[in-house]
Amino acid sequence: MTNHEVELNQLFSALSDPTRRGVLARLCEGPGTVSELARPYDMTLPSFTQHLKVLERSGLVRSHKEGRSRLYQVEPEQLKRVEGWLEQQRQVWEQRLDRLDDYLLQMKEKH
Amino acid sequence: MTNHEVELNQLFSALSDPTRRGVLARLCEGPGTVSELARPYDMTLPSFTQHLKVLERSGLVRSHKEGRSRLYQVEPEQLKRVEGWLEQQRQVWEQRLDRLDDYLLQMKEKH
DNA sequence: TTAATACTTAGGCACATGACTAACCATGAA
DNA sequence: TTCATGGTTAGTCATGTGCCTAAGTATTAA
Repeated sequence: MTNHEVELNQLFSALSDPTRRGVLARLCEGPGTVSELARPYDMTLPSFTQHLKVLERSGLVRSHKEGRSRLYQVEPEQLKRVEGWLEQQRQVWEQRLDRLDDYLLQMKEKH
Repeated sequence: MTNHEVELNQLFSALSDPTRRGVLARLCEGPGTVSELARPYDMTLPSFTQHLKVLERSGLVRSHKEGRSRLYQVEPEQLKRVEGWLEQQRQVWEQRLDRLDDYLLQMKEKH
């Protein structure tokens, strides 16, 4: 598997969980500490920090220690990567529809 | 969990596998049968059809029987759904940057 | 009607994931 | 220095995922 493929795997699978999507959405509003981010979720802290680790491993967020807290923030570059992949598929799809249109048009003109 | 959340889970997790992303990319070029789609992959047919089921469950593709073959094709609506979610996050993110700019500008003006 | 083709079903196995408890370390406040 | 706060580490457990083999069904071709 290429490096790029592995990254896409991690990005999509990081986004496949509602807790993680929620945290990411929250972080788009501004940085936050572990316990701030955890507050809305009915989950023990160790379970929650696992989600943060998955997000960080995917590159969607990064963190650093600040005193005894850890501050998280989004890394929007990686979101663009996902958008890029989708964009590409859409282009292929739309090109194909265009070719199909041309084809149907040609058929029409012949008769 | 809301219905919409479950759908996003399924969409993102369907896209988190390179075989499935490959099949989807292939299907953007036009419809194909199970064995056509399977050909590029070094995998038994039952394993491969599992991937097709995941894609279909997510709504990214649909299929129907045609003689003894089954034809698959993309369902671009669901791709848009994923793009929609990403778009939304980006907007929140960009709004926040704008507010931050304003704030920094005001600080500058005060001094 | 027999045989080949195109899938499908059933069942099993290894490893990943997402949750938990219990106990631990590190920093800041009293 | 003692205690509370904010996170971390380690270990367990149930369930999900992705692969396999073996055997089945359904349709078409000979």
